[in-house]
Amino acid sequence: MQVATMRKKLTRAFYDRPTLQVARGLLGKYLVLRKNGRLLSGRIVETEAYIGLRDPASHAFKGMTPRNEVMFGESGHAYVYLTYGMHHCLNLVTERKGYPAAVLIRALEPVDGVEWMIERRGGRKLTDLTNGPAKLCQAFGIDRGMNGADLCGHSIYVQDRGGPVGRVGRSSRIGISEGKEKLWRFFVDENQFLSG
DNA sequence: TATTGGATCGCC
DNA sequence: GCGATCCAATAG
Repeated sequence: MQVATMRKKLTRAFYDRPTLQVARGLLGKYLVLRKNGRLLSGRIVETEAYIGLRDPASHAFKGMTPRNEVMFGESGHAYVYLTYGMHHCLNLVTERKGYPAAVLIRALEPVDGVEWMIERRGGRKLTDLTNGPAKLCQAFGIDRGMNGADLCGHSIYVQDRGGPVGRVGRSSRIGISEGKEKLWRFFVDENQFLSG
């Protein structure tokens, strides 16, 4: 087998680590979704970490609720929620069971199934398909039905396809009111598919 | 039971 | 800059 064509699915051990390492490590990996006989994928170029009970920007701040309970569960599961009454966001749960933490997927480079993404996104151009957490969920058709899905299963997972990541940048997280001093957003510098 | 505001997006 | 649109979280 050639190295260039290796496609290795990330195991639970990848997610069961400190969240900042996972958020950084996901850059350059490929989010894959198999649904209705279709294969959709995108290269992850922007992530954010939400860590523990003391992070005021996290849904888990102040404890477990029906919405955020997946964040408290086993690592390597999808946490999907609805925000602003109309948009879905995808997170990948990290760290040990009982400790609430996850990585928000904020932007992707479309790779497989681009035609279906364009269809779901109302005919928008390539660079406006998956450059935002809710946009990529719309492009992939991700909704709350996938909340809790096991990333070690066959319908949604992350692959390592090799290749260089590029230079990594860090910043404070976007769209939050508290916790801005933490540089918990990671992105592939100069990438044209980053969110606004 | 009522109120408030949000890890966003797209149009004005 | 602002409205959409719904529901989780909180207060009463």
